[in-house]
Amino acid sequence: MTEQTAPATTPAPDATPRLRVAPSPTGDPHVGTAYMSLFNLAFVRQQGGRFVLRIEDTDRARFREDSESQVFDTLHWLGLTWDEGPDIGGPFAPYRQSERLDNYRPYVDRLLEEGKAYHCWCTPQRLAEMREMQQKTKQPTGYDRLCHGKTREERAELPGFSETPVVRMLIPDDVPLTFEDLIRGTVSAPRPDDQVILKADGFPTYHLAVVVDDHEMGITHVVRGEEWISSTPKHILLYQWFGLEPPKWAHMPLLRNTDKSKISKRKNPAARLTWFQEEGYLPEALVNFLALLAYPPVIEADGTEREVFTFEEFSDGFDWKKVNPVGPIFDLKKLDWLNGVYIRELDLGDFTSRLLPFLERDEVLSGSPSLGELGRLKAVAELIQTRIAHLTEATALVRPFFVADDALEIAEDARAQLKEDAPQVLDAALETLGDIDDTGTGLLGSESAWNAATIEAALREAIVDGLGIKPKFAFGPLRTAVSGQRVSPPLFESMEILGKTSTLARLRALRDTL
RNA sequence: GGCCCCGUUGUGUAGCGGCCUAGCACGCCGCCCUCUCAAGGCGGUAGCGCGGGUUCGAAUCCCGUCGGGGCUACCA
Repeated sequence: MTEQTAPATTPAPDATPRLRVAPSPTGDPHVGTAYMSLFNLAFVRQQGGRFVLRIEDTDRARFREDSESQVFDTLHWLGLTWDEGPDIGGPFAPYRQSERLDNYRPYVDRLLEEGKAYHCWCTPQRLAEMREMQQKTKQPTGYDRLCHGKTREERAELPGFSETPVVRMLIPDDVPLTFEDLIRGTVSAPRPDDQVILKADGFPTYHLAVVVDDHEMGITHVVRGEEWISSTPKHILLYQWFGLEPPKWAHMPLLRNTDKSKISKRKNPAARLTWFQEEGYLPEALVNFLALLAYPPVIEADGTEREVFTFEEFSDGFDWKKVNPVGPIFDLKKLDWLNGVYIRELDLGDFTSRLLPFLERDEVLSGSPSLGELGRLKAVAELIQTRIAHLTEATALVRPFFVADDALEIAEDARAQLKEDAPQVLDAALETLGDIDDTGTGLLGSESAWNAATIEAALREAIVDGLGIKPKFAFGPLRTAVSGQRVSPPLFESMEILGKTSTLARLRALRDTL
């Protein structure tokens, strides 16, 4: 980097849009980061622009070591990928602010020289007291400019002096307070305070860093949360001071907790991006859901609305004007439904393999299941695909198929459901199923008589017709015996998958406890 | 406190002066299907915060009011 600030460049009107998302690595990646990335990316892909990931790690106090890689992982998981970033580099590297420290100094020095910024030696304590006093006397809060115009020596005479100064902007009286927003039109913002732009530790604050980096990285559109509206005049002023053309602004509404406050990890587990992975959500469902927040569904040619759509469809019709400035409440109900929709749309093989990590986590299967286990799993998966809304729900449904017959636990509520005719029912089932030949004539016994249709026919004849018990009650004890649960995948198919030996063993086992 | 943003059913949205006795989706409720649970089919519930204007006519425009939110840091 050269010692002079970059020249004032006005991007050509048709310049390729360059957008960025700039999370700070201060903990678990935030759902808001994904939300912003999605809208950034929708516009970028539509316009044929570039999407940049920049890590804003200027807050050393809240910095978390593993946070950055989690940002990479979660955004990759969602398919919200960037064209330039700290992990893949790019023409404007580095993409971590902590590695760009030298870039900011010349800008600060220039403002200092031109009298647009000044040193401030006030201690945090003095600042806090000043603020408290202003609050008490109901004055607008803001720095009182005690240090402005003073030399270090002059200031040192006064109380609340700190050895290491910060640098503050000297906000002029005529600072522009309105700007054009892609989503909101003309927006006015509060008059800024004499904002600190360089901290005592030598790091720039967000306000300086974001302007310098956005400029140096050629960012054309700044898309960020609504909470930044009040800071925008400072940023515009900085652009002006540096003789630069400001980018276009788009302030997105804030995602909310149920109580309407800004979504927070404290009040809402869903504020953590990793939570969605843990809970068994599909990334495509989350992306679709996010695209529906503060944004209308896709409109078909015939005018009807469609809420299930791909990123490409979202991107194709994307328009900032369609963003609703009202902050939507982050309500998981629709996401749960969408997740089910996407689960059902998966082809069986894909669905099965997405189940694997959860089944391993819950110790239903080992990390390296055998071919036989995978085959059985696929058969079970087909039965449960319409029955779960979260991948995590598979565990309870699948487990009975992978435990030894003598290790199957009968759930309390399932046992409690058994009526006094249960022994009779079990005996009849044992007898009639025992007569079915399970010798396979086809590949892997695929043409055996032991199949769902035959099993069902036999059981209906023996129990429903034979004993005169209604189907609903006839099959309850069998379900309990085979799965140990009140709720299970379809019974006859389950028996087929389990095989004759296991099925009879389980029926026998329950019968023996009655 | 000050400044700023926002206000359509429980939630997400459509609506941009007459097509609105306000549409759609999720949720919720009921019915059908049914070996449990789902899925699926059918039907139902519920809303323009309030008050003034403007206008022949307002969910749509204006003002006020109330309500919610954000910012007000050497955090982003």
